[in-house]
Amino acid sequence: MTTAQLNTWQDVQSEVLGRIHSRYWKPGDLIPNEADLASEFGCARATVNRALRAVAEAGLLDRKRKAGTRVATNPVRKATLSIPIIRQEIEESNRAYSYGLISSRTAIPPVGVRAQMQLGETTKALYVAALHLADGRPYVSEDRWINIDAVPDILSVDLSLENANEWLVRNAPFTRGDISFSAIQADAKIAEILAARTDDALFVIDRTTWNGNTTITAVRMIFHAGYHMQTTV
Amino acid sequence: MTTAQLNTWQDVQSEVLGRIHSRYWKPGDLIPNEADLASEFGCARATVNRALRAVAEAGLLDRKRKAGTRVATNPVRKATLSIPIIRQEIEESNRAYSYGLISSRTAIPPVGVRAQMQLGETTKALYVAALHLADGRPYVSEDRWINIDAVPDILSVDLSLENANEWLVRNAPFTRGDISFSAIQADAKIAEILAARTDDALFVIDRTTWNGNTTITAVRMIFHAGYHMQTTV
DNA sequence: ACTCATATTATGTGCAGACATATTATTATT
DNA sequence: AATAATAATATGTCTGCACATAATATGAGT
Repeated sequence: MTTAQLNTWQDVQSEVLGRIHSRYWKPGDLIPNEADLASEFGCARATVNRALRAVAEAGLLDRKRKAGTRVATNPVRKATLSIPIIRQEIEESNRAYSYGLISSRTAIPPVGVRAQMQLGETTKALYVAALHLADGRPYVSEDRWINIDAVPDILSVDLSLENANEWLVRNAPFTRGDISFSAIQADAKIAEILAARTDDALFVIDRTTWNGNTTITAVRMIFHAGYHMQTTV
Repeated sequence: MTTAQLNTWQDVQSEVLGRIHSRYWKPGDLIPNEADLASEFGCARATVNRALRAVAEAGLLDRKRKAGTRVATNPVRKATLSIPIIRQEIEESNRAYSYGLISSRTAIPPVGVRAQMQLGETTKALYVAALHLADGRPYVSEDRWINIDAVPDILSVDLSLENANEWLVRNAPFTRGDISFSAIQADAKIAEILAARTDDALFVIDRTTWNGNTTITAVRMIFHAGYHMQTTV
């Protein structure tokens, strides 16, 4: 098989995707090596490598030194999900953002949160419960624990005025995070906060962030009934 | 500021991340250009470019030709989410996978599905309802519509033996997809299928895939109560 | 036949130089 | 002062060459 000259890595990527989608290269097949493809496409090997890397990052190719490159047999397609800043998400849909602090105190976190945040049994953290609103209507409830040792300055922030997440984004950069998506049934308390009915199904994001080995914050965000989070592959 | 010589793009990436996290470069700041950083780090400009591209892909830098590279002011952190093959997900947790066809017929899809799949008003599609089980227990219910025009061969597949998703992965590669995550409240029917209680909150993934402009399939996957989907940033 | 050592190989990357491209800054003109 | 044209600039990429590295294949020895 020979092809017209491909001049850019995007051209190579398109050709490679075409061969995968047409099943010219079947799942599990070893594809020609970079040098041979470069020869066939009339471009540099580095250009082929650049293109194949992108296709592999999308999950469609498995690459190994010496072994070569195979079409993935069970492609685990990867979607890129943006972790939004709530204000941004609301404003991008042309709604007015507002915020309300429900409560804030220092306390010893419950066992599960402590384990997740890897804090000691007697270590106090800052608990912040807040509500984000879109056009004055409840959008997402936020239950957050912040590790005071990691971010002592948070204690001098007026959290009735400023939302904790935005302050943290500006002042406590994280290097890694765990995220979990799930569904819960609204109890009476959350139903009241979100203006939902008891037992409504609510979409939940649980997130914990670290700076190196130091936990910054663990947050549970419970979205209003009917919320969808969308992305593309 | 001058730094020890950095020999690899990963070293450059680490140094750059360090400067961002330490706020040496603040959100909104224009960072030194590639050539200057290359000079400072004692490496090639291409090496700096490679590293900065990775950091930008993670959402922490905004890059523009001529304008230069800025630290993102509201970093929209990007998580990579693997769209799993259910069998794989179950087996990777050391459970036995099994599958049951609930029903299958050709029919005109409901209005919402038709719109999502961009099918004509009289176009019939293949409807497949199925259940995936882990260790004999309901794991995820799948309601699927398949565009017969895109994949006519599906009509000759025995879907009581073979799960539609796996057949499609092998035989109908997709080039793009839309995915949506949400929560629903179990009605009596789904509660029975998933051995849940009526009104339980259930995590849902809705997905539509296309090959070019041709819709392949639209599927609603409703997970067992308590399901979490996890990833990392 | 099995095990170990060595050679080979395909991907991963660094480098220098050049060119491409989108964008901003500067200069010329009115 | 405003506008248009031109120049400069920083990112984006291609190339050829070389080296690095993980992994597989081959050959030698028992």
